[in-house]
Amino acid sequence: MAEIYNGGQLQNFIDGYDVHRSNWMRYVNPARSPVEQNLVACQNSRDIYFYTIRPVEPNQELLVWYSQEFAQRLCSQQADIKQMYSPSSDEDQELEYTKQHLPKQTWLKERTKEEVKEEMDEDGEEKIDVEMLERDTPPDTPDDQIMDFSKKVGKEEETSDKDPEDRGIIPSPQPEHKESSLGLNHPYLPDHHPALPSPHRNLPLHLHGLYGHREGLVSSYPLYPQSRPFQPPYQLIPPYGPQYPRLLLPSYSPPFPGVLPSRSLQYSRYLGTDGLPYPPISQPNLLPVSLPFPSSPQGGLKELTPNVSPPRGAPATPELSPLPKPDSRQQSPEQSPSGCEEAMNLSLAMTKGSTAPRNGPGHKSLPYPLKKQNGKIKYECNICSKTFGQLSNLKVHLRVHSGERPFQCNLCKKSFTQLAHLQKHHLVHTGEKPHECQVCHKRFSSTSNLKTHLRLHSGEKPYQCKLCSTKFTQYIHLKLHRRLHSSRDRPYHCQLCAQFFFHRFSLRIHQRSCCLANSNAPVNIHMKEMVERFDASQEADTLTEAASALQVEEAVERWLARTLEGEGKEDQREATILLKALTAAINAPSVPTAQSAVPTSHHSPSLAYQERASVVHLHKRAMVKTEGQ
DNA sequence: CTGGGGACGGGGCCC
DNA sequence: TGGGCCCCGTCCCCA
Repeated sequence: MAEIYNGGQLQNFIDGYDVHRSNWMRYVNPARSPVEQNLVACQNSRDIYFYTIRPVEPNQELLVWYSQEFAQRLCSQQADIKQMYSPSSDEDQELEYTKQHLPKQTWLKERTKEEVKEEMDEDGEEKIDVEMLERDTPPDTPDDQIMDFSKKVGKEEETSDKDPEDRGIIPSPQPEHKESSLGLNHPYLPDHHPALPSPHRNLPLHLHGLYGHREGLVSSYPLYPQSRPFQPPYQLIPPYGPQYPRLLLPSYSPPFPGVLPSRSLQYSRYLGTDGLPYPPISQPNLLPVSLPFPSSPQGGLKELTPNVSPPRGAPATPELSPLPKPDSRQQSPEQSPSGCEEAMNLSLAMTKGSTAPRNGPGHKSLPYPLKKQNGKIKYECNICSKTFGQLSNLKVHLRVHSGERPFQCNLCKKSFTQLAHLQKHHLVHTGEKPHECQVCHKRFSSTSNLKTHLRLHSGEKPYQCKLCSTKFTQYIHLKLHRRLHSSRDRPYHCQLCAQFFFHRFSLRIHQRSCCLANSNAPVNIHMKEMVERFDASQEADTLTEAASALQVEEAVERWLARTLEGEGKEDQREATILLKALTAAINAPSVPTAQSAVPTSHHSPSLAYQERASVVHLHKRAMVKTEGQ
């Protein structure tokens, strides 16, 4: 925006806020150095012109440099500003130089809440006011001194009622204007705002970000080369001056309690409670649970469109959408060890190592990362990294984290995350049981329960205790059963792997067969399980502790035969291999080795072991679910 | 302790 | 994109 003064009095300003009524010149930014400059600005009456001084390539930023002379003439308050914001340490020359003539380094009057409220009410939508620039001593005739242009395609400002030569101007990055021919751009003032007395504006100018994010103009930010990190156009104004914090959003509370953003969002570029555009968020972890994905058409997962206010409590922007946990699983795609072929997590990628605008206002990001797996797009949950083949599935899933339960039972007020769950729940009240067992004609409310019931008829018991081979039709029964096998009943303890056994010979087999070096190898893990299962088997129970190696071998043989009864040839073959391994372990001589730690149990004498008796290759396991499977 | 049923959560997939 | 349906899994209760 730009303000035009007349005799020290603000006459009007040019507002590039409305994207529909402004052209590309709203994207003109101040250059950081003369070298960067590709535009120059000039003024004619109340019109502002930008003039290209070099070819502007696609995706190249429009940058204008304000000369020192101009700045000096414009900024009669420069000394005051400098004094106010003088850094404590020595500045480099460029910074010092720039600071002296950025004409925008004037004061913004801070708007009161009332002003903001009025503005919101005016058109029913949040709107950032044009920040007024205040200058007490504007230059007299800037147009003939700022830029030495011979051509002026001026258009008399319709609101002009004073001698144009008596007006000063402070250009700024986003003036409204019309394009004109001849490479000159003719701004116009379609939106004449009356000169507003602005007694409270005392904040440093930080307009660019405010405007940018509202219109999504920063969607071009990803095009910025990494070598040129964005810097606030008015960076020389210390962003944390005494007034600045009043522009800050209160620290944003993530939508989900306990989930904190893993990256630092540049909320400083959003106006906060006092200044819009987002509703105040009071304290972390205090967001309404039923949000942030309200059922409104402007749901939280939708990208924020210009001038659309997010519903209260909803993520204001995609940046505020579900945020990743700050745990190790949340890594940027390039860090991810998950092995996904590609990661297209725009939001994460853009924020990594970048500065403000990439995750700041207007940064156009997806509320979810995209991955490509096996040629298919996967939608990944930002919180738990679960991936989904369809976005709708992810959206439903996100309710798990948000706590949103939009479907409520009218009768008992219970709420559910999915309509189908509510519909199923309704059967509780109606007593309806639509699923009938074809065998006994018993009826069930859910297919799951019918399926569980059908196991009674089929005899299927897919859940087996790996210790005693007891099978169950339901997993919960196995879990309850497992408590029986507590370590307190198993007195024989392997000191190498802390495994307990009922029987001393089981410990012996264990130590000679699988609890050796590389005991974490799959084959050894499987062998360990087999020994553990045998230890808990009835065949082992029949043996006395003084059983001979032959007796143990026979018991193992019986147990294996029973365990693998009915299994296929492959399993029988495995059983043979396993039996060989076990019997070899049983019959192995007890010769201590040099590296032996002489594992002992506190009930049994020292047992020595040597090299593994044999190698077994077990690539297939019994077709029975056990714990841990 | 086991066994059976009831209720519900979560995700995949089709339309 | 969202609804509907289905399936799997889990937990609780009770006999």
